[in-house]
Amino acid sequence: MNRADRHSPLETLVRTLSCRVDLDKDDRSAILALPFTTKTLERHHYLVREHDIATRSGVILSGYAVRSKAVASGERQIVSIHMKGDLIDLQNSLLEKSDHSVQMLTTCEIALIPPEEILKLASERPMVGRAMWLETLVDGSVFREWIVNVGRRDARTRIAHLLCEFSLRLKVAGLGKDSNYELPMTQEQLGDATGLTSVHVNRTIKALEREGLIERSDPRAIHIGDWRKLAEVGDFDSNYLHLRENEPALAG
Amino acid sequence: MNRADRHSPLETLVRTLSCRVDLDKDDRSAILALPFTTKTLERHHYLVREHDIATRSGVILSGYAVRSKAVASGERQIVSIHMKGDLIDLQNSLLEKSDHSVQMLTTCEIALIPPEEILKLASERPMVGRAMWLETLVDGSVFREWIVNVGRRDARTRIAHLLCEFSLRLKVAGLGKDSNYELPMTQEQLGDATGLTSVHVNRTIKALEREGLIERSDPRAIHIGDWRKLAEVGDFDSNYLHLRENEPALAG
DNA sequence: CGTAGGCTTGAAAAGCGTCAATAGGAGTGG
DNA sequence: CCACTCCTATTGACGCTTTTCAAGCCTACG
Repeated sequence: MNRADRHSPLETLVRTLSCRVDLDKDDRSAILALPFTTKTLERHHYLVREHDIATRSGVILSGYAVRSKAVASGERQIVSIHMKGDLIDLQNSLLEKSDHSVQMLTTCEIALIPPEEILKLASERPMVGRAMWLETLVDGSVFREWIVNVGRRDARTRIAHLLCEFSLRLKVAGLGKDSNYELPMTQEQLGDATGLTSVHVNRTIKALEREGLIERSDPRAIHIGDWRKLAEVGDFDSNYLHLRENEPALAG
Repeated sequence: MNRADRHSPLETLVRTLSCRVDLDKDDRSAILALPFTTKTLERHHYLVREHDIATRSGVILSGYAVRSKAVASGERQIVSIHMKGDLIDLQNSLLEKSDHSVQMLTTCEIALIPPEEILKLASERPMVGRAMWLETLVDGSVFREWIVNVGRRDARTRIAHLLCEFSLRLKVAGLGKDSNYELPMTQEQLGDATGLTSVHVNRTIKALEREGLIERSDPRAIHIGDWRKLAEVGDFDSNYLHLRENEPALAG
């Protein structure tokens, strides 16, 4: 257990929670005063598995992770992608039995916080509680968009949409430079996220590349040539991310 | 504006919120003391539309409703189905701009509550706030399962899964009798919920019927012959609904 | 170098969509 | 009570998107 200090890792959490509500100085101090432990998890490792009893909530300090669920046939579906600043596993730890797994895409540093401390904080400081509730609501909004993405869009649109979402969220998290980024997922994982096979993901990405919508110096390095055009192909409207005006604009 | 009384419509909300946390007498009174208006909305009517500024949250007192989003091609995707006791539009009204529409499947009675009163209650009575937060978390869990359903399951499994979910939720809401129920959706709406076309929904349902997994006296009247078998076909595990033990068991 | 994981590509099959036509039931107005 | 209309369910034929299976290739890493 560390104590909050000037450069606490929990500053990341403060940043995330301040995003949608105005937190006063005491609120911020209370967040920074949360007990936590920092843990590094390697690629492929799980923070929690489906059906387990989750005992820890966490904030991602660096790296990328996904939440996923398995189906009877053995395939899996990724239901969300997470990066720096995201609260993960609140869902599982507050609801007792995990309904999904949380797995690292890359090596991740995570600040683990006991769930009961989070509940306590939410009770004692209503604005912090509200911030976390809103964060959960936005989480839900992103899930809804994903249902739409896999339910009613063709492969080309799905992939373009995912690339747009990832790009914009990187920017909001302060990780993006221009429209270039390193996609931390294999094409099989992209398939798991879009409800496609890796083979079809490959063909679709190459098609997007041939159309000039994206460029790739290597398979994972995505460069978005014309953001607006890709957003149009991907039927992408950032509304569902519920970003505030003070956050980076969409155009870029 | 009515005042809370012995048989307030808001008892429905108390029932829902008591489901996952223990609320004391004062918590219950505070919920019943919320200002509200009761409104009847006809079939097909909207409580709120995508992109609108939502100003009212509601609890369904009777009837059925769906949340949906439209895609560029004009098709739509239903992202959840709601019934008595469900809180709808908290998402939209707390997040300012609506990211989805809420539409009635049947005539609905809804108790409308000003969102700011809900926020106030959540701040003043932390356990009520926690109950609503948990409700939002469960909402998210159901969305995750729907992503999996449309993303990684074939038509037969998807439909069987939806029929199981609906049946179980009816039972939990106190609306189900045995394994018979009236499905308040057209086959086109079922298609919108499962990411299929109405034509394929029709064929799939008829196939399920031929297999003896369900019986139908008329197109909407579903009778589940063998719950366990349908759940197996539908890859259905009720875990994601996060029901408490004191709620009706799955087998039936 | 040698192995493993990820990427790429081709050919064929399958599942689901599209188009189109028919039928039944509920409500409406004459 | 009948004619009419609209909405929903049903079914067939055909086509297309995506999957499946399979093979080869590249690159990182031990």
